[in-house]
Amino acid sequence: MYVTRQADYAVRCVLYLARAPHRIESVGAIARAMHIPRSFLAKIVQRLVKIGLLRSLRGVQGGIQLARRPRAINLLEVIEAIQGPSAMRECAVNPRDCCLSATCAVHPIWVELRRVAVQRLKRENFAQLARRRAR
Amino acid sequence: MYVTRQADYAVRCVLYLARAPHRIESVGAIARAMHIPRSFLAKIVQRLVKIGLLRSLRGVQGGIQLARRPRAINLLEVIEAIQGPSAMRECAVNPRDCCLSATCAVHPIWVELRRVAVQRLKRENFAQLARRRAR
DNA sequence: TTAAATAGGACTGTTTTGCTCATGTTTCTA
DNA sequence: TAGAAACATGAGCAAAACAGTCCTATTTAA
Repeated sequence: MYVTRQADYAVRCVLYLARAPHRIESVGAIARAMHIPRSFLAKIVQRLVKIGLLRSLRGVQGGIQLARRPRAINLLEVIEAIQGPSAMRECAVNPRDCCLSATCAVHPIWVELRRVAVQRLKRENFAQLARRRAR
Repeated sequence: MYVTRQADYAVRCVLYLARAPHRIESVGAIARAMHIPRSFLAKIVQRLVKIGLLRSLRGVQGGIQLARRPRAINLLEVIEAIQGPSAMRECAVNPRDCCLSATCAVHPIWVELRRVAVQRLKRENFAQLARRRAR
């Protein structure tokens, strides 16, 4: 369950939007606020739009906004929208990729840890996150 | 907490040895049995020897063996021996690497998930693993 | 002496990651 | 209706990580 920087950027972006849902924000403003390279974020946003997590509005005064209420979006789906399903070891997602997994004593542990992480990330929604303040 | 293939190889190797502790096995034999490229495993073994997890004996009839009892070796230390400490996001290990981590709402989640994984991997020792049979 | 083993270092090819750029399209507004 | 401010799309690129090989020691049992 490695999270790429790209997915982290996506999370930050959604988090930013979740703090002012319904508001339309420009990618540039979000990039500045969240310390993300602007044109890179633009690419990331494209994917989030395409899968229907964000809505975009073109033209002057355009920008992006959440397509759903923050509490209806969880951490896992944002991460997987960018990097697909992942695990500590590929075999935990796709056992066929590993010639040993059927007889491997370690395999069940990868599966278990993935399950725990997935559960936790699914439980965390962006309404919670938006409320949460840093320590 | 991504686990590289290299670390996985290390785990398989230690697991193999844990099934016949005290026995001296050649790297070649282990490589064959565990489907690991031989010369690659040789490099991996070097590191495990250097940090004192394995003992090696040179010369004809030489090979490697565990330096401790299987139940005194846990999964985490083998993995970290190869790839160092890891997490879903670097900031969970080293908060200074991230300019946001102090105020980031997501950061505590990375930390929490890392703690869970580390705990679990530490709890699993190679005596358990060696006994364990595939589903 | 020789063969079988580890030790060590240099090196290489591939993939992933992180990111930029150029160009096009849409739409508000003056 | 022109122009500026947005997003959309695809190509491309550099650096790092990853996976692995190879060659040359060195050691040691037989």
